[in-house]
Amino acid sequence: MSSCDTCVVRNRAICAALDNKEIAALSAIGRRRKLEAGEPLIWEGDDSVLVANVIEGVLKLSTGTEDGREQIVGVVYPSDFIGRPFGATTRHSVTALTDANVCVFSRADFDGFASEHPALEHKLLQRTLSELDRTRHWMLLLGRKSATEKLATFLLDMSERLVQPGCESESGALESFELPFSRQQVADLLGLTIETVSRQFTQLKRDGIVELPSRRAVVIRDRATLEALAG
Amino acid sequence: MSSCDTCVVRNRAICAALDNKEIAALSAIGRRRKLEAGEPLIWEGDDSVLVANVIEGVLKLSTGTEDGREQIVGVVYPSDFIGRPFGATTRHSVTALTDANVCVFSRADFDGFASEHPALEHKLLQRTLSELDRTRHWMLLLGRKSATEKLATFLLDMSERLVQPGCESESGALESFELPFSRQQVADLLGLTIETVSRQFTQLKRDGIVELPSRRAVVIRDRATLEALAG
DNA sequence: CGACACGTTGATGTTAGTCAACTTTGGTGG
DNA sequence: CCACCAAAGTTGACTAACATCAACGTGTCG
Repeated sequence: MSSCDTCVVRNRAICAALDNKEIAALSAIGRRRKLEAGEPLIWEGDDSVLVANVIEGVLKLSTGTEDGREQIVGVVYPSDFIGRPFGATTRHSVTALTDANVCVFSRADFDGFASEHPALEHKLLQRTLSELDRTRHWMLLLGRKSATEKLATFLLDMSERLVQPGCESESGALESFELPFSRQQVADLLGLTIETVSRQFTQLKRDGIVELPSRRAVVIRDRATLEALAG
Repeated sequence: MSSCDTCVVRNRAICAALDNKEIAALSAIGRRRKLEAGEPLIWEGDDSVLVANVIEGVLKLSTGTEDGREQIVGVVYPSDFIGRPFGATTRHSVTALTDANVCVFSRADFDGFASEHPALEHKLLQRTLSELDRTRHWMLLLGRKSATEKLATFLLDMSERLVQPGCESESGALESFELPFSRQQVADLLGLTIETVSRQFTQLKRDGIVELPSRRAVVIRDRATLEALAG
């Protein structure tokens, strides 16, 4: 029996392009894999040997300089696609931020399957185009925004992206959520240092714009001001 | 007669996926358009009404904040694809940097055509995946590199990307080239100010690493050092 | 020849980075 | 259960890098 039958992202991942028979064929070349928080899935510079769908959890994509500076270049959520099909090498690492559950394929197998299923490639194309738009937009933050603007933008982005499918609030954005990032990871995402991130959090708290009930919890108290600060 | 017959990027653009009959059909829905340096093709936030292939020239993709700060988020060269198929709006502007020649399609027409030609979509997918990799890698520069590292990385990148197809030097990179950017545009690409860019150029010249025969001309004198500086 | 956009250079200011001490949190084992 | 420890986060003092403001070249095109 296909594990896809019970897959919670069956209708949101690129698999949604496939009918039951096709899904069975795809299922035959994929397998589930569990990852613990912090566990790497793919290393930067590796031959591109696997691709995957995220079923559960959050993972980061990152690159770094030789002397150890790191930049997070993407964050993936359930139903997102991971890896580099149709290409020889991977240009960034993939690491689980939370415990995660992914559906992995050998890249060669996936490439072959995708080439024979245009509907799947179409979904993947749409996703990739959206991701490119999002990534390009993030470049504005990295290149041109101040530390305050960066953190404000980040929190607003999180409040939108951490919404669970099905469990939507009326507005489509959360006022209260748990970050899947440590302070260091927030810094690596925003192109700042951990100290600067910490100071910006403290500032927002002091100004009554957010509450920080625990290390990773955030409550947005004054969204309007936060939006104004986001630039 | 199809203008594709004389198209210099016929075999490098995504059109290479199509046979002569298909090309004729694509040609029927596209038209050539000339752009002058500085002329915009698409505005940020516009409804996505057109897509295009670059035939000749260099164009920038850019976004900005409301208060006028700008970030260049991509640069496209002959044979590259422009625009946002399968999506309602465009998240960044497209502007010619040099006089340019593009082959434009209405987005709706292109979407329809692409959906019926999986080989075309496949090419587009490959291109989009590569562009995403490149864009993500650039995030490391924006988020984590110093001004010196940024300019060195930029010049090395240019020396590779400005190579004319067919006219390759032995190594595959140019020692001497003409930038398609003003100092301000270099600044917008690197997330710096024009003054900082200017100072970094002067520094590289003083150190004998590059020569600057004219405003936009660059000669790399000491590639090894430049690579070391790129971080 | 002169006007103007583009680029360079210098002086100064501000932001975020660095270095270091200290506090809080959460997990572990006595 | 609580004491202790390591890891994570915060805060402060200081510094460095880049931005800002302003003046001054320089090349280009009518």
